[in-house]
Amino acid sequence: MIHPESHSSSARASAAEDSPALRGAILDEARRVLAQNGHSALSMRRIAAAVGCSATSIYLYFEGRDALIYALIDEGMSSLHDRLQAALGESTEPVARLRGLARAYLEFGLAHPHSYEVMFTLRAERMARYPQESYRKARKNLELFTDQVAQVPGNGLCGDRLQTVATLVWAALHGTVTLLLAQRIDRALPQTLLLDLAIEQAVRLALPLNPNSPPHS
Amino acid sequence: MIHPESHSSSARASAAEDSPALRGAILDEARRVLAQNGHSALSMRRIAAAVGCSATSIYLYFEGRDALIYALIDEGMSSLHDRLQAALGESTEPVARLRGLARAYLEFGLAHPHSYEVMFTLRAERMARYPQESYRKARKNLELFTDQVAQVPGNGLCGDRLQTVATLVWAALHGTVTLLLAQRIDRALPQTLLLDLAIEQAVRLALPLNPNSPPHS
DNA sequence: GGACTGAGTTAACGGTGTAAACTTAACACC
DNA sequence: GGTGTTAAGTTTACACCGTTAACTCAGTCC
Repeated sequence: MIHPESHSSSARASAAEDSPALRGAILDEARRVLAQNGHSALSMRRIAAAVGCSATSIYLYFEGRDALIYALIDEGMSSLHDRLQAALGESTEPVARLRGLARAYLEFGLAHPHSYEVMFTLRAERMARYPQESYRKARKNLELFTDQVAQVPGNGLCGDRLQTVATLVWAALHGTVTLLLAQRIDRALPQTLLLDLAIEQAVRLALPLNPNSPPHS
Repeated sequence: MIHPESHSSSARASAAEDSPALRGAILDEARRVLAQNGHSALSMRRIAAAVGCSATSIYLYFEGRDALIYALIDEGMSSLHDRLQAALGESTEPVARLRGLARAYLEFGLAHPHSYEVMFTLRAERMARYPQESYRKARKNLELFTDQVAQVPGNGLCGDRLQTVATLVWAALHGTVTLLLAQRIDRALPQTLLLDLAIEQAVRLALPLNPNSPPHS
């Protein structure tokens, strides 16, 4: 159905670097199904039927269903990274930049629910074989937060404590996204108040502590 | 294999209120498999084999696999509620109680990863038929947070804003739990620092705002 | 004795991921 | 031209899955 290199440019020697068109078509369809119906609707046979090949042909380009999903996760991570970096460009003041980062993160999650789910909520067992190289790509997104938290003046964060606070800023946003996506949050609450406050509270985690520190009972 | 009412107490008239032993055995096995291998390992045939009945017999007591999972979610919600309420009993000072609540929540999530996953991260589509009555039970856990946030002196929270802040306290904890469970957090970070700081930061969200409010650029 | 009921069964349908063996076309080399 | 090799797909098959429909069979009631 789909010929690699279509019809022209036939006699090229190395066919290793430019992966065949079928691989691209599979990835396209997989991306489409994931975005539209979620990862549970991602079936080899369904993709194959849409693309016009047999189900097992997919195994020529991906080790299995999981590997296909990993490829989509990678795409999502890159896409998120682009989005976050774009948000950073919109301001220069540290706290405002962190705020922008937080808003962009929330908006990404809400805009791509199925993709976000696959990127961040797949259980560890399935991630066991997630390629190491991809892990590094995923971690780059956290680094954007770490960098911004580090630049907030007066919080005096560095080392493990900086890493931890940055992780918690991320976790707060992640929690908000996932609870919203899973529809576990009362719909009566005004959405804009929730989002605005979520951002403000996430930023607050990176600010210097209040002088009246909490009593250690 | 398993006879309802076993052998004695045979001639009782109403057999409606005490559900047969098989139902209990199914639930026991389902709970065991969920806790041990996660909800993806929960298969009708597997449960049936372990319990000693045919797979279709499960349909006599549960509408389907989802209904079985809903029953487990219900159990989990009750169990969490007990745990949280026990934590509340350990202190009287508002901030300390909120801290205890947060710690208990984190510990519950980390102690019952598979159960927690099913309780809070199942996508909305599958929850469409989640019984309304169960929703209310689930919401009671959030109310424990709302009540404690309301009692923190000086934060001046009420109405929608109180609800939202309580939700965000919950979301921050939820995000920390899910990222830990999904193993998305750098293992090099000291776990106790992470948990202690997560609790402190969650509590902080309910405290009065800093006098030097963030600049609105 | 006969109808009815509840609890359980077997058989079957359509779906899943994936492994193994097979086909087919293109190309290189003698 | 004939031969071997390789890549790209295919068909077939296996072992699962949730669920439905139809059936069995023991016990109870009249």
